[in-house]
Amino acid sequence: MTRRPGIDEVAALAGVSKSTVSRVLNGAPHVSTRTREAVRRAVIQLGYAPNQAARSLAGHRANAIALVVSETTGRVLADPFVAGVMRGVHAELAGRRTQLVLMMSRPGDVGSYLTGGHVDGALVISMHGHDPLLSLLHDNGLPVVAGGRPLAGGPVPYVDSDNFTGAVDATRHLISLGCGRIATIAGPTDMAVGLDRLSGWRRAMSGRRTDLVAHGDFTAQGGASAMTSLLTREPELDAVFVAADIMALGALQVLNAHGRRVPEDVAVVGFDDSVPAVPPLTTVRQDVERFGRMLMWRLLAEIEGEEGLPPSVLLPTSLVLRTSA
Amino acid sequence: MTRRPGIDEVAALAGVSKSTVSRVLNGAPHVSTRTREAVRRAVIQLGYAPNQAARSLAGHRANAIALVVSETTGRVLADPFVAGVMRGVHAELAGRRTQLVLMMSRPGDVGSYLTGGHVDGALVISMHGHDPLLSLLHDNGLPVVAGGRPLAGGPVPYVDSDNFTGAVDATRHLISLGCGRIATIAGPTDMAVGLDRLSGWRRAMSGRRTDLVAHGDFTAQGGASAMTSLLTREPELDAVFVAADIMALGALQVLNAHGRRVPEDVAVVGFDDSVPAVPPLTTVRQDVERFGRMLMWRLLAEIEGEEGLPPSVLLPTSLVLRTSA
DNA sequence: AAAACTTCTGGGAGCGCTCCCAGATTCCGC
DNA sequence: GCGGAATCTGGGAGCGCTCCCAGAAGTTTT
Repeated sequence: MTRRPGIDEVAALAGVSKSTVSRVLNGAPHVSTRTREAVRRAVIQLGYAPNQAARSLAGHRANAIALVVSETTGRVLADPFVAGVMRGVHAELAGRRTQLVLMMSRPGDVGSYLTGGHVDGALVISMHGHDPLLSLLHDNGLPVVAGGRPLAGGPVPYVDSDNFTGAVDATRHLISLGCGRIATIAGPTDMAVGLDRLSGWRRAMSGRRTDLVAHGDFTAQGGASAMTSLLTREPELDAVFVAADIMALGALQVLNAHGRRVPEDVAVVGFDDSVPAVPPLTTVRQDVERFGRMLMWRLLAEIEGEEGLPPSVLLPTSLVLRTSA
Repeated sequence: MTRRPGIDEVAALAGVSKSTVSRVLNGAPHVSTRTREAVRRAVIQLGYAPNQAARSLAGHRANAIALVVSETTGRVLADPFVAGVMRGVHAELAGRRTQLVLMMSRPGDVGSYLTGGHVDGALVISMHGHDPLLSLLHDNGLPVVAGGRPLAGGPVPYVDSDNFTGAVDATRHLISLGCGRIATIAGPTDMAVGLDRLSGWRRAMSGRRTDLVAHGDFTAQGGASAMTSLLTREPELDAVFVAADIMALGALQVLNAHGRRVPEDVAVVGFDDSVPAVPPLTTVRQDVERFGRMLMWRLLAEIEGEEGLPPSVLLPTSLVLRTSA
């Protein structure tokens, strides 16, 4: 294996200076077509690939973007949501010479790395509670976009699904089905996504009984416990809006164990459209890949310093009717 | 926001040369304790963080490792297996100054990037068929470890779960239950994991009827189709070993639709221990996080040029008894 | 007590690019 | 034609580190 060629070799072969090669490589203006072509040929002939480290060093740019997933959320990576977002993020990056660096934040240790100039921007997803990471990064001048509305508010732009409206739609569907005792299994109260979906349910339920609320932690296990508690409090309930498909799975299991038929005895609507279930789950779909693309697009715009961008973006959701409700 | 401090500032503050600071930073020998401490203090006081680009450039090291997921597998990222592996990989990297760069390979475009010297090594997971990427990287002298046995064989070391033995255990369990007509929903034939689990089933079934095989593509959808086909071919089947939990979900759905009770009429065993199901699935568990840690450990050893390493590692699996069989 | 090491430290030459500056060439309009 | 602008190109100074080399200080050997 011979040494990889450098920019000077390309320059020599093309019969130009390395400045010119650099211009061609970076698509700078003021290069004649003849020269440009000569350089292109030389690049291909030598199989030249620019050295990222040198580019970063000389160009004061890292050519890398961090995708931060908070590790306290542990299994969150297994979440189809996160996976889909990753795909979208990656797709939006295609064609750029930018690397995606994956980080799992143990609170504290990530901040200094990120503000240390190793990345040009950061995408922070699945935040819990009032994680100070966002403001830390923002205050250090690093372009940041949050995936999901930050509970703490603040100046950081974010992209989120319209959880509120999705929940309203789901609940209204349950109402239109003629259900009278509609419960909800809500998400944790320290995440905006949990809160927003609960608010949507409350909104749609206005004028009705809204005490049938149980909280789960976005796991099947949590959904099961919540369902059990709900069933104890109100054995006659005939519908439940579950704030996440994965929790719906647990709920379905409990409903089944208690001899309730779905949807005959109890109608169930989930959220996410992320898991296959028996019976097929009526749910609120969010386009996670689009979510990811939008996130990345927004961050790139932020990095390039575009003006007049909307502070945040809400992506629409849609109700998918299947057999559980 | 003031400029980040450089190594010279640290050196000045500590009253030593930047060579010495570099030594301390890299844990090189021949530095007196006094000096070392002085440098440490200066680093903390200035909040100094070394510039990765400069280190890479000067040190002929990228300080980055690529995690390559083949994109043709599309939704593979959503796979709890991949997610778990990522967590493990990340955990093993903790404490090192090495970045994890996530790449999704569209066949072809990743190779040149990786061999271009941007990373010190690569982890390639969820390969399909005879993807030439592995040998391409290996031939270029890049340290590589595969997650999952490469179907094509070859000299690349790999880490895998003992899929064969896991399948044998699962099938034997079905036999010990007294089941007489045992089918299997196998994975795709272009992935070693699919093949190995099928071989395990065949091995355990030796002396019995082994024609009840249907293939799925590791999706719930695929599992459902396979189950339907199986039921058509042998309505009397009383057990099925499904090569992936996610396919078992689809199978369960079909079984349910056809009025078969699980486990009374048909016993079901899955593989992965990755999804919650109704009824709770008896399955073969693999410790995915350990898988990831092992992968990374192996790659780091490879990069450091350790000798006498086993070419590959097989991780044990265990049967988890729940109610589906 | 001198020689021969060993341990510690500083100096400085790059690593392979980008980007600023200045010079050369071409293109206009009057 | 000629001045001035626009277009094109090369030279070279860094970017912030690592690592080699050589010298200073301290230790052991003969």
